Amino acid sequence: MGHSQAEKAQSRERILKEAADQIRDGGLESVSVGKLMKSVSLTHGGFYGHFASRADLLAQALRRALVDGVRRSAAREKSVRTTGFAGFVKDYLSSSHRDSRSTGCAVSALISDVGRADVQSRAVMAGSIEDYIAAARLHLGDSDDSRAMLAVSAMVGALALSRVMTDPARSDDLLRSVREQLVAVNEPNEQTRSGNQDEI
Amino acid sequence: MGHSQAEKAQSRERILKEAADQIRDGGLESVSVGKLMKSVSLTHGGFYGHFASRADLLAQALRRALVDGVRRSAAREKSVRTTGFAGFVKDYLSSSHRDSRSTGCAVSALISDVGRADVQSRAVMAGSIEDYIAAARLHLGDSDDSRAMLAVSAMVGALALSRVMTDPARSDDLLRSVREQLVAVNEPNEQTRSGNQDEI
DNA sequence: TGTACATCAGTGAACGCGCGTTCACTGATGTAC
DNA sequence: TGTACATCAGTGAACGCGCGTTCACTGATGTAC
Repeated sequence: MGHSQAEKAQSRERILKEAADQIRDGGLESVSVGKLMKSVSLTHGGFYGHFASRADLLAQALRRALVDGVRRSAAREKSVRTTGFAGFVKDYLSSSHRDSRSTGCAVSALISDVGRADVQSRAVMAGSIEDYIAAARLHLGDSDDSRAMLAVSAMVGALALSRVMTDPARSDDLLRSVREQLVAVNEPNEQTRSGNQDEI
Repeated sequence: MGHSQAEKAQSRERILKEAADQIRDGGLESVSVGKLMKSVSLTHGGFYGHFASRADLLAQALRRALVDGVRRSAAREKSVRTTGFAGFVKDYLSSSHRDSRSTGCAVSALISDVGRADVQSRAVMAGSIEDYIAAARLHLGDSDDSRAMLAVSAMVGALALSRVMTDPARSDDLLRSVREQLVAVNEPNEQTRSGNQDEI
């Protein structure tokens, strides 16, 4: 319960981060001001010193949730052995990504919620979608978005579907199938690639 | 305000149908008992003569929403010129389907909501997902699910993504790109098909 | 450096509101005679 | 076929509850002298 200005900024940051995680885990509507503040060890009244309203918080937390997801994706990609398009796809369509919704990609975690949200929210997520499409296109080395759009659609769809499936083996099957096919279509022949697999 | 037994069955049906539509349009949490009953011209008290609780209604309405979606898909497919896999994909990834969420496929309308729901709800939707995969596999004439899984993932993903995009032209682009590529992959050469395009 | 005071981050009681659910009631339906 | 009665679909007031939001307050922080 600090009272300094620096501590206020930290409080705000903790609230926003926690809200972003909760949103990815339980959807936009799952966040309640009281519970959120309790989960960062503050009381509900203080909330309004940081945000104008619950709606204001939600808008900012959605932005944060999306940015975190893209950042995580970029970070994971760098630390993973297989880089390039294959690494991008394998990281996204992994069982560990499926099982960690609160820290994973917010697009697949919130896609249908945001699909029926106001224009502002949709525009924010649309920006992230374009980021993913652009990333896929770069990895593919394409001059247009067609293949990147298919890849991103399949990735987001497969991850979201894999979270619905109640049979873990079947869920794994889906992830593996989509992963292998996306990678195969892009790299039909290893001989065509010039030496270093890690280079684009 | 009928009081006969036949009318009770009709009331129940109207409540369930309306709930299924509302769910597809606004998500599971958007349904409130009071508003729902008002929208079928009844009062809230009567609700509990039809359903044990809001949760009970939601479970049944989710089932209904999914079944309606699959039925609609089958019906549309029959009335559409292009049949087979191409018709299946073109109908699903159409701008009219994107713009009619309350009557469209419940999988893409509710995918992320159900992904975080209880096991029962997830199992119900998982059944519909398997129906779609089986339908795609049949259309493709494949002996395993791999290509069908990619197709269904891309279809569900693209439709959901297209509903987030705020730029209508870009949203159309996405639908068209994914549609064309899915169809192209399955029918790389029209000559290989034996005469009647409508036959599988 | 030390003191006096203004600022302001965080507290917690209180509010109005909409929600799901209950229940005593009404009056049309359906049935027993 | 007609009457008397039980059933039960639907009504609407009332409930407890959790919610978002407000506000008077507390006490540590930061600043003016």
